[in-house]
Amino acid sequence: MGASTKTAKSKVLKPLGSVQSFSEAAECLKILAHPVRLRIVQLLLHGRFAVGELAQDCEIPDNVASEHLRLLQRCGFLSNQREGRHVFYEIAEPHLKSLMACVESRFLLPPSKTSQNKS
Amino acid sequence: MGASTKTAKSKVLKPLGSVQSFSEAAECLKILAHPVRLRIVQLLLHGRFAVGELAQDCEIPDNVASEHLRLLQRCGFLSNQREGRHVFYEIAEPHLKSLMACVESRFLLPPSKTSQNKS
DNA sequence: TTGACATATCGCGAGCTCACGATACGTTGA
DNA sequence: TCAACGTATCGTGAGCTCGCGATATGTCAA
Repeated sequence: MGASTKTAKSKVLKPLGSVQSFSEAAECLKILAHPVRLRIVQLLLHGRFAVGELAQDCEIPDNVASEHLRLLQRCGFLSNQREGRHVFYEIAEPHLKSLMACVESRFLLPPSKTSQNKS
Repeated sequence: MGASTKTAKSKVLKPLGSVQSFSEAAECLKILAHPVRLRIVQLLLHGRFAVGELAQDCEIPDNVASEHLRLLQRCGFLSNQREGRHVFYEIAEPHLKSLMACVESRFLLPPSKTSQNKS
């Protein structure tokens, strides 16, 4: 298998993260990779919301929203605090803002003429 | 932050993307959300590689690598070109660079003292 | 205490993802 | 033509995700 071309050879860039880190990153990305959870994160980047409000916005039952919120909390993306009968969730992971901005610029916003086709 | 009051009521920020866009975004994120595919993307951000090279680096069989590459290609992240017996893959989606940078800064790199603890 | 409300948790089943082995395809050199 | 190589595709089954209904927990007001 010797050097079929320039790019070949046993070049194997060293990983910028350990195998375990890739698994962790993948698990957290997997948590984000759900339409309802993306919407929840987007909402929470603009303020704190109670479970019922998020459920209503996403048009899903409260218990389903609660499960999504639990997932997002488990990997450290969200935190919550009870206030009376309500439980308010908010962003706990600062990196979510830039991550969500990347996702929005690629998938959720109409292509802006300024930033595309800049070969 | 504001008290619990102003966040209540039917405030429903309008979505920055349609429901369909959230689903598309989630599907593409789901493709990324796999340790091997993250590694492949990271490698390809540094150059083009043939299937066998990627498989070797990731320590997986060629056919498994091929399937991961197909997934990444299907959502537009990669493109490929055949050269003789080899098929070289490369990044086809420019946004992957910034997206991957976000992921790396959060999950794959050691925490830098400059950007953390900004509570 | 009781009932109403808000949220959380559990068990379930349909549908999906993943890696594997087998096999097919495409290319090159003999 | 053939065989060897590199890559792609397919079928299979284990294990997972998802949303649902039922139920549990926690809080408040009467």
